[in-house]
Amino acid sequence: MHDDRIFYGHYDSPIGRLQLFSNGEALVALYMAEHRHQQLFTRDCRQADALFVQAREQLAAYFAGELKRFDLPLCPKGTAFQQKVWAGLQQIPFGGTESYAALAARIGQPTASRAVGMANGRNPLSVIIPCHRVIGADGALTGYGGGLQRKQWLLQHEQAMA
Amino acid sequence: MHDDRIFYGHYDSPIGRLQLFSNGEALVALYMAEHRHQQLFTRDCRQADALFVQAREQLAAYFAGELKRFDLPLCPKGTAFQQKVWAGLQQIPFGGTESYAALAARIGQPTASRAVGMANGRNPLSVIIPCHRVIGADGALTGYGGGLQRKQWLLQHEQAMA
DNA sequence: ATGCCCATGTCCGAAAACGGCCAGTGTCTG
DNA sequence: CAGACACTGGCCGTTTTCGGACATGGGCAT
Repeated sequence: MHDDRIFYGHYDSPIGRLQLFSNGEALVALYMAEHRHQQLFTRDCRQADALFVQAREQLAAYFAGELKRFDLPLCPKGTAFQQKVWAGLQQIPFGGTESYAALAARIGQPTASRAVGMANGRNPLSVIIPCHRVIGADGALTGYGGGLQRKQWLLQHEQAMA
Repeated sequence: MHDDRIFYGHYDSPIGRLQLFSNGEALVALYMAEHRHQQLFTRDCRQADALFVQAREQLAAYFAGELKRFDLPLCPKGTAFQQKVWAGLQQIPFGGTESYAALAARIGQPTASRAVGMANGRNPLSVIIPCHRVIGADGALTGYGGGLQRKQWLLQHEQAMA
């Protein structure tokens, strides 16, 4: 993988501009404005990327409520545990939610709910990997890298379109 | 730089087998048997590399006492300080020696003699970058990644052939 | 002579702190 | 007697911090 070649693009969504990063083969990150824990990329080489066209189409469909499941080549970088968590995230359906504890149990580490929260926060592919669908056991939103309002917006949007 | 593509070759010298690593454009490492602080490479793709032919020729000439200065594309990976040290090393002539303190002074950090020792130990390109030519101020050999005997052998060899 | 202290950059291991948690208590209200 | 609420303690992976250890050598006090 050539980590030095990072392509940059963006998409203006209802919740603000989304920044897209690709390594030429797959999306490696999608960040909102003022996103916490952003991984830094030297996005020297901005460039049209066929992948971005595809990503923008699907994002548009998602925000229109027409697309319920993304189908894009993804390549999020993280530890083994984080990969497990992020994989688990992608199985939560559009419009649904799950608690941190439930997700932890589902990936085989029932007592790691807190660590799941951590890994959730490091999800580099917001929206596409739906970390916003994980909430507290009591229903509280508890946190979101892009800001709680956006988390709420996304959940409400999905509920409305489900 | 594609850090995942590492080519591997070797050369059997009087002081044992030398392992060569190349990224396709330049040598990135040369390690002896049981070398300390070896950087680990996934040398999955062993492969003939034109560069290795060149390297073997020069190594043969060196061990024959005919070649006093290597001329190969090198690409050692390290911190800024280490790069400075390694660059300094390459200016010590065949057959010569220098103390850690003298080298430290020469690269503009007179009080960093100890750090120079550290950086010396991390030199990934033994023999070619002549870290073996650095000895204690009192003439003691003090240390060598490939073992003190080999350091002594190299120095003696160079003295004899100078 | 001998011994101790210190400066210097890097790495490594250990330990501690830090989170997008949660269930179990105890307390305080209507 | 519920329910709402605050506090507590344990859980777990990751990040940060910190203390040594080194391929040294000059200076200073014994």
